[in-house]
Amino acid sequence: MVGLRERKKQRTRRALIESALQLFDEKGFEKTTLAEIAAGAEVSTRTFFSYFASKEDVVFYDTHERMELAKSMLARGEPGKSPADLLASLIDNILAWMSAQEDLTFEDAELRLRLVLTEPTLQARALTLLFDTQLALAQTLHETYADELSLIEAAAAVGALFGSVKLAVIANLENNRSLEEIWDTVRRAADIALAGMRSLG
Amino acid sequence: MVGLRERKKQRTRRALIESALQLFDEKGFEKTTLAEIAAGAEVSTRTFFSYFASKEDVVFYDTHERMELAKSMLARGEPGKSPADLLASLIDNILAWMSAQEDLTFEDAELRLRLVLTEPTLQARALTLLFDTQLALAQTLHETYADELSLIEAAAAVGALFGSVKLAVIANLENNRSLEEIWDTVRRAADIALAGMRSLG
DNA sequence: TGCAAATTTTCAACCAGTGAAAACAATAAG
DNA sequence: CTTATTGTTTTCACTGGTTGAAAATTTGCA
Repeated sequence: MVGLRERKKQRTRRALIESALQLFDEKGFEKTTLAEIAAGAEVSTRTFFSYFASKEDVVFYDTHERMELAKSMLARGEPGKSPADLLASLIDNILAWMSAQEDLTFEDAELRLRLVLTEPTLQARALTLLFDTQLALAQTLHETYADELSLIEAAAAVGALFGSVKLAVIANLENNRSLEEIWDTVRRAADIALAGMRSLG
Repeated sequence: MVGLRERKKQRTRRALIESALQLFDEKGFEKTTLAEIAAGAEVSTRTFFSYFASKEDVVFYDTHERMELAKSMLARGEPGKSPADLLASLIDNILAWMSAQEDLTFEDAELRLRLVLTEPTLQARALTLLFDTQLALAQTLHETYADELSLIEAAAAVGALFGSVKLAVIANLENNRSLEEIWDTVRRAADIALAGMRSLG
């Protein structure tokens, strides 16, 4: 499993990601061609598509991983915690990850945010990724609390939480805020959404 | 304003929409080419792009109109109504429109739903349209209740409401439900989201 | 009728994405 | 070390969405 083949593939993947992000940063997403990305990684254009399904997908190279983490957290659950509390701690965890910038360099995160806010195609991709993630999380939450939460209720909860946070953050992003201010916004938006669940049971 | 020119343009627009929807219905979105759509409307391929910015946009030909309606409802407000109540009646209004099928024929609505659930590109477009709509509605709501609701709170409220409804409906769509069942889901999801606002003030 | 403005067509080009066959590199077996 | 096998990359040819610009056509108006 750790043969030369695997290592080479990982290296090529990294090279493609780095080439792409650098070019996107320098010249913008639209103005960068796949040919240039591939050239930067020293592979043929065709090869790009055996690593990523589309030009947009390079930008979200680590999203699947992160989604799995979130899912496993909801799947594990925590004895004695209500669904609302579990979701609240999910938000806390996500904030902690982002502050800790574990694997992703901070520049990557900033670049990604800028690109997503700027380029319509990337915004669209981000929204569908987020949407799919929410569906998966709702399903997981429902399974974790099978007796208490119907699938619809779980979906409503997850949708309300993410919808609230997403829109509040974006609406508050015009002026360039500090990270702390953004975290505050996240928490306030999450509270508004979670209050609904708590007040209903 | 109602010269021959305008009328002709409206006719061409209609022709393009009908040609496109019919072809999408028959052969699917991906398998239909712009050349075919244009041929069906008896215009050149290039002309298509002076009516719609992309192949996807034909499917959402009336979305802007509907969004403006929703916005004006929030802008008008209703004396004595809390933001949560106003949003609740917005949902009721939307349900009423959809049941009444005012301008859009029912087949169009069904086709659109099928396409959006089926074709990834259309799903992406739908999500960004919905996202932009929400931002505009949040802004409007904030302006209507300038003293009570900060922009962030308005965004959180709108995001929670739409996020909840959207995800609950989709999560509940696997099996083919009746309209009444879907309306129920909408109302339940809306209640969960709005309870948060009400319990906070 | 004839000029000016708006609209459509034609034409050429760019780029993302796909399929298939050929070339190449890595692994395992003898 | 050579060879057969299998996985990966390259090359090539093609489709289709999208854009820009100039030419041709249509409409509005004097």
